[in-house]
Amino acid sequence: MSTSVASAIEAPSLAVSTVIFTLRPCEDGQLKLALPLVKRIRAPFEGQWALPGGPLKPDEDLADAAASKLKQTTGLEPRYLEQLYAFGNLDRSPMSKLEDRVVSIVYWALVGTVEAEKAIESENVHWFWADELPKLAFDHNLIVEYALWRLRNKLEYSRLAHGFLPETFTLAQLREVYEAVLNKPLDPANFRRMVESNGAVVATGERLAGTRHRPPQLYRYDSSIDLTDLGPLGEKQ
Amino acid sequence: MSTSVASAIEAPSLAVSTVIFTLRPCEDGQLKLALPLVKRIRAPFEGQWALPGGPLKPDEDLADAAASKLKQTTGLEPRYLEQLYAFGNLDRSPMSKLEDRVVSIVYWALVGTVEAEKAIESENVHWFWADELPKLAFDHNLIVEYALWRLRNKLEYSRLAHGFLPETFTLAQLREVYEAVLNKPLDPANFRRMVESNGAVVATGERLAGTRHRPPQLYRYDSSIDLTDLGPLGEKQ
DNA sequence: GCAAAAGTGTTTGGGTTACACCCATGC
DNA sequence: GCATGGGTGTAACCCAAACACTTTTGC
Repeated sequence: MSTSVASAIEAPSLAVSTVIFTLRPCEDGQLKLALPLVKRIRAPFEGQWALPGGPLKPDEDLADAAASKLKQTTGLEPRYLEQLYAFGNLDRSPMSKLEDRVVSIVYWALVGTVEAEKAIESENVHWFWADELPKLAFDHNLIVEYALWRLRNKLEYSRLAHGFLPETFTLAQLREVYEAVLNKPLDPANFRRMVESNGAVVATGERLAGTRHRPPQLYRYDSSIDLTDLGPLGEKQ
Repeated sequence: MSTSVASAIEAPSLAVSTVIFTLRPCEDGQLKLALPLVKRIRAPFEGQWALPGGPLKPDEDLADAAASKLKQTTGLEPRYLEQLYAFGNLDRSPMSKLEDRVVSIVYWALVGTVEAEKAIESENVHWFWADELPKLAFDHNLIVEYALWRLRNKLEYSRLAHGFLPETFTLAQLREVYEAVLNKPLDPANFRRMVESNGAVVATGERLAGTRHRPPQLYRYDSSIDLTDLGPLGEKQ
């Protein structure tokens, strides 16, 4: 049943990688999507940047593997984690010798903007703006593009924005998240109604003081319903 | 880099399975979703029904593996094929000895109703109504449920219905497909407008004769755009 | 003519967009 | 008071649902 070692070619090996998103203020103060990459220290693609990932341990669930790799490279816990896709094309690695074929199950994750300030950064771990990536190893540019596409799609019909925000927040902050992810300005009035009508968010009753304008209401996500609709797959499948 | 054989526990092995949908007329003439299952001939779950699948060959792309398994069990070619999800939880198999841990990358497929009439059926391959499945092996009930959810969702904002239909078809046939998949009646007038407005379908100019009412226009799918929107993943990733 | 489905027209209501306007605070 | 964003109101518009009605065939 298990793969015979006697066979000429070994079975494809399995890796788990993660696309990790957060929002960071850029030079002009606006929030922008950022993600951490690690520098490869061996062939193929030695010296190029790649998604954090590694082989799947035999006693580890897929999502756990993604989360622990996330923790390991950034020191952070994911606020949201979802499987993205399994990439297994034969031509993913250019040399493509059958002996080292790898199928990667890729997850994508969100980490809060506040936590992300404390993220690990080093010689081999660096955060990039999502729209200014260098040429990455393997098919990782495509993977990030796909993850971005999913994030943007899903933001519009789910409660994903929660993944970036602290416990309580103003509607302006929530709108900033949407504007940063979707990369377009939104009408504050209509945004408010959109958010209020879908019911995911509730006012705390408190207001944020210290601004030099009318103090805005603080809101909290309604914890009784989960972030997103995965259909029959509840959580963490 | 490749998995060491010396390690106490082998790496998880990789399998590809496929949920194959077609539409078949049931007793009362209405179309209903059906799918083929195969009977397991060894433990675990010996004698129970399961999704067609098998180990991934080292020189095979994931989608090719799914398609060839489809061909092998049904004798048919898929009209549509898309990756569904990678299932790899440790508790998928109840015994769950680490030595035979399997991660399954599951695809889902559509086959045309006409072709499906010629599908292979045997002692060990049987077609079931999608809403009347027995208790399946592993987590396959969940997998089918999820595939159904995706099919229903995607039908509404894509050209998936094409996967069931012959080259030319009437709007009534197209509507039948929608009604069968979504399991609810649709207003013919509004359905027509919906289809016409999205532009995926073009009139051939020919009409279907021999009905005992006004002869309906025959349509064809506009082949210039593909079935569905996978985002940055073009086709067959 | 009659039955049956094809195909068209029309009304209505809900939801989104654009934008004007008032409110409450710091300075 | 004034500037600044918070927050409310509203008219225009678009789109989808409901349903009445006309058209074209076989019998």
